[in-house]
Formats: sequence, C-alpha cells, structure tokens
Amino acid sequence: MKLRQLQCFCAVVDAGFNISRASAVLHATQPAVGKQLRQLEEELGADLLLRQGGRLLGLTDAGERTLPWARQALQSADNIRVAAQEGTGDTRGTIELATTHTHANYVLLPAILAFTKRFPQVHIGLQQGTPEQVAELVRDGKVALGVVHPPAQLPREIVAVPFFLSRLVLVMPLNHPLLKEKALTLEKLASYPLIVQNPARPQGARILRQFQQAGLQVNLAVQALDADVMKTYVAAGLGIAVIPAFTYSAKNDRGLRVRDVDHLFGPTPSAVLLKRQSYLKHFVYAFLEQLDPTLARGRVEALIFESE
Amino acid sequence: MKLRQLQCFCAVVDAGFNISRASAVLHATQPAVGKQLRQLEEELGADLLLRQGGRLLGLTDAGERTLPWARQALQSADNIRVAAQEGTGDTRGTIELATTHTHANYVLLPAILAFTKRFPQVHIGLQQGTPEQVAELVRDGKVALGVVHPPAQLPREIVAVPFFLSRLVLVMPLNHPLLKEKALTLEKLASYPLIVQNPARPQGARILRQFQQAGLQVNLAVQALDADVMKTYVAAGLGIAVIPAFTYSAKNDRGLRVRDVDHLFGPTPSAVLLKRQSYLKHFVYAFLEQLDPTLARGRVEALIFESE
DNA sequence: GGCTGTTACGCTTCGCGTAATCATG
DNA sequence: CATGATTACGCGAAGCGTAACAGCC
Repeated sequence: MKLRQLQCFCAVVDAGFNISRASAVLHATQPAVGKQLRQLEEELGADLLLRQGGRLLGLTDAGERTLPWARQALQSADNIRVAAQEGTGDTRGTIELATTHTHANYVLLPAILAFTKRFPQVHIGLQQGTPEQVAELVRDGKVALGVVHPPAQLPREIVAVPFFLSRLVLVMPLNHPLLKEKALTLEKLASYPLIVQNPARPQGARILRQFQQAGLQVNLAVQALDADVMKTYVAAGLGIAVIPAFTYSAKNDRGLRVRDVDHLFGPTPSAVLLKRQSYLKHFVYAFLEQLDPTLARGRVEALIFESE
Repeated sequence: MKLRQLQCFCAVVDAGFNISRASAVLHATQPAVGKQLRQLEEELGADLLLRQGGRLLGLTDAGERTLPWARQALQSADNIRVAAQEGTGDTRGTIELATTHTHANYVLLPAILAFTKRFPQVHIGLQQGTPEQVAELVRDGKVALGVVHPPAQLPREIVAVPFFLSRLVLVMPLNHPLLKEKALTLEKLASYPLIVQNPARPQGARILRQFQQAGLQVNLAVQALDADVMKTYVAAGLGIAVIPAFTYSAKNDRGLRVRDVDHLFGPTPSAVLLKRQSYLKHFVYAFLEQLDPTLARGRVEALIFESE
C-alpha cells in the first residue's frame, strides 16, 4: 500500500467519483490515477468503488469502511510534514490563515498586531474569501485556520470553535427617519431600501431569513459583499443595512448612525475553523490565544482530536 | 513521502535506534533501510534521528514531533487492510487472539463455545504467552485482542479494558492443617511451602508483593507458570498455592480444598488488551460482548479512540 | 460525438540487494 | 577487529505520460 494510492482514492471520492477531475487535482493523468486505484483494490483484495459500465457510481461497503482511514493516513502524512518543519522554540516561521474581508479588517487586526509584536519574525499569510471558500482552504490543508461567521453547514473534517458573539446594528445615514422611531421592528425596516450581504454568505442569509419568517417582502437595494462596502453604500444614500456592531465605529464612521437591532436578529457568532486531527504549529496556538483567551491550547486540542 | 519510509522510521526507533536490527524486522537490508530514512529526512527538510559518529543515538526534536504521526499513518494503513477484508454482514472470517493458558482454559472457554455456536464459520486463531508477550502481539498488530491479567505496565499504544474481577482462593490438599484454622493470615500462609506463579507475571508478582509488604519471608516451593500446573503440584503435596477462584471447581478438583483469601490479597482483574486506534472487525466486537456484556461496542470504541 | 474509463507501450525513476568502504569503540 | 552506518553499482519493478481503444449518454 502506498500513500499515493490512498491519495488517489480520496481524490476520486472528493471529485464526485470522477477520475478525470481527480487526476487534474492531483496534477496527473487519467490512466495514472485509474491504475493506482486498481492496484490498491487488487492489493486489498476488495473493490472500493462501485463501477457500472465503465463509470464510477459510488463506494462499495469496503470503500465506505476504508475511506475514513485513508483520509486519516493522508492527514497524518500532512501532520508529519508540518511537525518536521517547525522548530520547537522557533520564533520564526509562517502562519497561513484564511478569513473574510470583515474579519480581516476588524476582528483579526488587533490579534495580528499583538501577535507580530510578540513574534516579529513570523510571517502571516492571509487569504480572503467567502466563509465557504475559507472552509475549503482549511479542509484542503492550504491554510492552518480560518476565521469567519460560520456557515450553516461545514464538512465533517472541520471543527468550528466559536469565540465571540457580536450584536447586530442597523446602520443609516444621518437624519434617517428610523433614528426617530421609538422601537424598531422588522416591518419598519422592511419599508426602506435595504442593503444586504450576498445571501450566499452566512450573514446575508441570516438577515433575510428573519424577514422571510416574518412574511415580509424585503426591498433589496444592493447586495454587497462586506460590511465596509455596505457602509459606503449606506453613506451614499442607497439604503440602510444591518451589520455586526464591531464593524461600526462612531469615530471613523461620522457620516453614519447606528441603532441596536439585536432583539430582531439575535447575535452573530465568529468562529475559528480548524481541521480535525491536524497538527498545528505552536505559533498557531499562540495566535489563537492572542485572538481570544478562551481559545486556549488545551481546549482547542481537545476539540480537534475528539472523535466527533 | 511513502509509507515504507515511515515504516522504516518507526522500525528503527522500535529497534532501539539500530538500523541493522530494524532491517531484520523489516525483512530488508541495512542499506535499504538507511536510504529510506535519509530520503524521508531529505524530503521533510529536517533530521529526525540524532547521528553521532555514524551511530544513531535518539530522536531529534523534529523526530519526536513526527513519530506519533508516523505511527498513526501506519496504523491507518493497517486499519485499511482489515476494513477492506471483512464483509459487512459476513458470517465467516478469522479472529486472531492471544491469551494466557489460564484465561484460555477457564475464562475464554465459555465465550468461545458460545461464539462459535453463533458464528460457526469464523475461525478463532489462539496464541498463548505471558501477559507481556500477549501485549506485544497486540501492539504489533499480530492479534486483534489479548485477554490477560493486565501487567503493571503497558505500552501507551495499548488499552486494557477490565471486565471481570476474580476472588483469590488458597488451594490445599485434603486434610491440610490450614483448613482447620479459624482465620487465615499472611503469617499462617507463610509458614507453609508456597507454590507461586513466576514473579515475572502479574499474578505471581501480586502475591509475593503482599508478603513482602508484610515483611514476611516466603517459603517458595516451586514457581509454576499457570493455575493448572499449580493445582497439580498442590495435589502432589509440594505445597499450597493462591489461585483465582475461577480456576477451581469442586467437581473437577476432588483432591483439593480451597479457602477464600480475598481479604488478604484483594481481587484480581482480567482485562482485554486492545490496540488504540485500531479497526476491529465486527466479529471481534461480537466476541467481546460474548465474553462480557459490559464490553459493549460503544464503550470499547470510545476507549480505543479516546486521545489517552 | 463528447465524456469517461481502460489498455498498450516506452521512458524514467525508485527500491532493493550485493559488495565494498568508512567510522567507532 | 567487530559492529554498525554509508557509498557504489546493477537489476528489476513501478510510476508516469502519450496514444490508441472501448462503453455510455
């Protein structure tokens, strides 16, 4: 048995039982991948993939049983690579992390500042994307951690560790009529043009769901991608928006006013996404503690290595 | 990275940092193993083994960090082989287990009878040895489980799941003076020639420790290896012996009498030895439940996969 | 006929063993 | 000089890619 064979097996499964697509991911050719598969099956003496008319349809029972262990073996190999790299007391190295614009700009900034002060030699590689893209980067081991509003569904390989609940606020231009309303309701909000985050993202989806559940038609002005753009559009008079409180600062957002709407939407969690069973460099643990004291090493390890 | 490289790495560590011995275990030659090691180190970009003057002395920090993951990768590969073999609803196959003479003869017998009745097609491969040898067989994956009086120390890779506490009894020939004594004490026992299990084994060690702690000199007649031999020797008049209650039966051991000495030595546990993180066939779980109802699948799995 | 997986062939690399070499106590 | 690791070399197997072939929408 070779790691390469297991890699091909997992890749084919992840590619939706399509050898062609898997071979592209593996930077190899179709025949090479196909051969590895058959060699693995031959050595094990059992078919792993259901074939019908020269197509792959799914996993056999044996495939179902072996797949988790194939993944575990590959994960262990990844961990070996990471563990071999880092020096125990090393003060330099790299942390690869992925996050959304909003978290990069507000939540991560203080943590990164404090961290680089403590470890000036550690380079932080930042990647941005939607929470789903971030989750994928974590799952594929391209980054060690992700920081996002966790999406409703996550692959099983990933743990989301919530560390911070933010209130939501309604942001408006100066002198907006809603500033004078006594109590804000979903109905009142719905009567104005609304700027909402793209509903493909957890934040936008959450907000819109509340309106839908109340049976309200929303007057969508624009679908923006992050809180900063939403604020810019609000300031430009395109509409009002609901954003996490941490993205508004009275000092920097002088052209805007906010009102608390936590009673309408509830708080929104920020979470760290980590891959189960993955070895994290000691910096990463240091960074997590910097990000939030509740993300202590012991607790995080327990969550990563628990058996779901 | 190749599984073979990891295998060589682990083998060299297990062989006490000796490539020659490791290569024998791996059925390969010195140069082959050495080359795999250096290739692994080269690919990882870090030394794993401390070399001094052409000798291996121990693990580097990087080696220390990677070793557990190398083992995990190999374990996963083993699990794949096992998982691929067994058919889900299969009623035939093999269980390899290791145990001591005493457990084979008394504890396992009813479980094996019941099990083979339920799964007539499953072949049970039985190996015997000392508890330490059994533990080694489990650790090396030669057998799926072991059943023994657990030794004081076990390798970290192994979990011992106790399932049965047996009282200890003193076994004597008919008409032995101790049968008329009111209360048995260690002192009284020590005044007669004693037949004890070899102290290298947990049972023998336990008994002798009690005498030592009481500051008593023991009159050792013979060191036997299992309860049956001890009974034979007692019947022959060589001395008296302390054995687990389950090894005595009034029906079959007519030439012998017993008295309870649980108050002197305490009960002795029987345990199942299993390798952490190892995939067990569904028969094995069935067998464990047959052996003792407390060894239910859920509980056993939780113990095998807990992170120590 | 486009998509997908398999077979056939040749090249290159890799893994192994034998034998010789080197270092250490 | 005995033990144990490394280097050198040659053979056979394995892995890969290109190209041609075979089943299914």
